[in-house]
Amino acid sequence: MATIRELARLCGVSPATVSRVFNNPGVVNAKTREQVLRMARQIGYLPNQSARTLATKKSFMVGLVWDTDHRRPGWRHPFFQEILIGLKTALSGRGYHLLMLATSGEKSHDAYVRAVRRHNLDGVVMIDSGTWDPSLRRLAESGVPCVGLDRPVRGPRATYVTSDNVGGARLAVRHLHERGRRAIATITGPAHTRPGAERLRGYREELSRLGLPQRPEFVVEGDFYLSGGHAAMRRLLAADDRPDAVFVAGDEMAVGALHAIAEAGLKVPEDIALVGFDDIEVAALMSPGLTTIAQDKAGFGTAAAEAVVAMINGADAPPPRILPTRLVVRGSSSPSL
Amino acid sequence: MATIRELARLCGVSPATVSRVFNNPGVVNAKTREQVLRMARQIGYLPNQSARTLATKKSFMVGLVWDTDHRRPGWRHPFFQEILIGLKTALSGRGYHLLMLATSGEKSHDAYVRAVRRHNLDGVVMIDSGTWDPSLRRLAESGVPCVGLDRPVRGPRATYVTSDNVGGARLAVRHLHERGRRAIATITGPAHTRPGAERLRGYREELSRLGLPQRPEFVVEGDFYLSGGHAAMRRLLAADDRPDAVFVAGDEMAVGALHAIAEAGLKVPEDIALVGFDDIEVAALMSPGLTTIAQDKAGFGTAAAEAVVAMINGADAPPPRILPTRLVVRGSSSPSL
DNA sequence: CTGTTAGCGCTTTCAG
DNA sequence: CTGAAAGCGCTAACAG
Repeated sequence: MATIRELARLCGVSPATVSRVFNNPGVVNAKTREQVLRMARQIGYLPNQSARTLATKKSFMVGLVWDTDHRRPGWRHPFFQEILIGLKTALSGRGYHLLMLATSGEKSHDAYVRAVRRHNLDGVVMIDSGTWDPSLRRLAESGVPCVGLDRPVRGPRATYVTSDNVGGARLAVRHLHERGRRAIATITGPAHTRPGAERLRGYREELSRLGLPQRPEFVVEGDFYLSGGHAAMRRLLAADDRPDAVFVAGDEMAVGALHAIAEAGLKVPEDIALVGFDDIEVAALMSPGLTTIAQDKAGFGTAAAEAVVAMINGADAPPPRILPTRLVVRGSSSPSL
Repeated sequence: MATIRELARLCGVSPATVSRVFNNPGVVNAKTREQVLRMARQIGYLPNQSARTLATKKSFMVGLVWDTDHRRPGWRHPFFQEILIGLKTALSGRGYHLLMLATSGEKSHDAYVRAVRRHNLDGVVMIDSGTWDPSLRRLAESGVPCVGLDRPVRGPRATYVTSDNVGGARLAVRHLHERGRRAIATITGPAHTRPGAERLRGYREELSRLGLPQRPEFVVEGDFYLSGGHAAMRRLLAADDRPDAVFVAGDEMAVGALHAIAEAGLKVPEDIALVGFDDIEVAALMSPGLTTIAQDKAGFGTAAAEAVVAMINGADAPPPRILPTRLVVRGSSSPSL
């Protein structure tokens, strides 16, 4: 393991100069610079990041808070994988690594805050695991640049990224309306979750705009999971007045709904048209394929990386980033597909 | 940011003693130990990991090599998410963090090896992305403890974890045989991949054991993806002599196969029974549900963590770990489900 | 443009 | 059981 001192000696310069070659190349004589670089390559010199971090307080690492406690649902959402990869890619393009924070049992007292401090993390990205851990608020307040994914985090150095849930829901309802449906119900996410609430709002807004009535019996709450969607659809089917279309606020629930409809001996989309939300992989694999509102998953990662790096570089917290959603039409709303 | 010096001063002891309290508590007087710990908590002292790493060469970080280049398929496999979480959890239980390595553009020259050295990573886990990057071999040879997931890595400080692909395939074939099927075909993974080759071998072995003939026209190669499974099944259906069961070496391909069968106007499992491999989430969401060979996804992570930590602690490379698979029966092989 | 000099915060002999 | 002292490898003023 060659050190900077060794490399300096070999080149007949001081360690400081070598350091400059790597951190502020412009300021050092071109000839020496080349020589140092050449020699560095030759002896396989690599600056030691721990030493650098110790001296500069910059680690070039961003922490990822992702509570994957198996007792909570949510951690399996296929969604996260793409976000994660997008994030990793975008961060690495900017010279940062991603450190997956683990609370190693000591869930107790602000494990995340501590990890951030111990490791000199430059920033943090938090994936919403659907729970509200008070220590996360403290993390955001601790001053590290923080970006929430689908989780509203605010502060002088904190912001968040989310999808246009309202707009997406409106897109879904409008699409069903254009397909001639008029009795449009919805299966919502849990009312206390942000996406759940926002998608319901979008549904209502678009209904109003279209001049369709708001029918309370057409709004059933689900849980974002398969079984919840299944149960909710059964309730909708049991009512006297059956909807001819349902906007389901999450694809997994939509799959559950699809099954419930089939069990009732009805057909999709002939009897009931369905539009989901998320565009998870399964959506394309079902038959009929699931029409859905696609979220820009990779965009989440990119936007988060941009925001956190900007704040690391001293910028104020950028405003929340609302990513556009888009309608993907498949068989569940279109007999021809 | 309290430092060790400050804490020492406050306690009226030397920094060395404080250091001992955290690294070798047994050796320090109980009273002082308690006092130091109390004061540490009070002023919020946390040992700085960079300084520690600089002094000890141990970072308590394990690197994750996961080539998610979008030009390659495979990175999306839902499989990985569970492995990743299992790995993270198991590592953190042992006091290690997971650093997601990114080759930040410089795919070029051994980016991984360099990252490992720069960051003093204690070990590395590599997820097979289906390609054979020569730099990974060099990584394994560079001496860091290495564990491959589904990728045979060998060396004095390298080992790997994989599923019992042969046994799983045999399980699948036996199950179909027990269900009364005799014309059992298979859709394989690419022959050059290890799981692809092994599952085919298992299929053949079990056929022999059962006294069923090996019929070349019943072996069609797929690509582990939806479209490959679809195409392969169409080829099987186009033949004069149709199989009454198919062992599909991957769930995604099985979904494609399911669609191809439906398009041909045939029914699963009545006309053709299907068994997949992996037990990805979709398997349970299809209708009929997909009978499949489940891999122990979380077990991958745990086994990898165990192996890498053992080697970090000086153990020799443990032998490859072959995880058992298990049959999950659903509707695609069982009319009653 | 370059070298000298102090650290960054912690660990680790080596004495005592 | 404890303290003093010497680094780990790098950066950052400050002179020159």
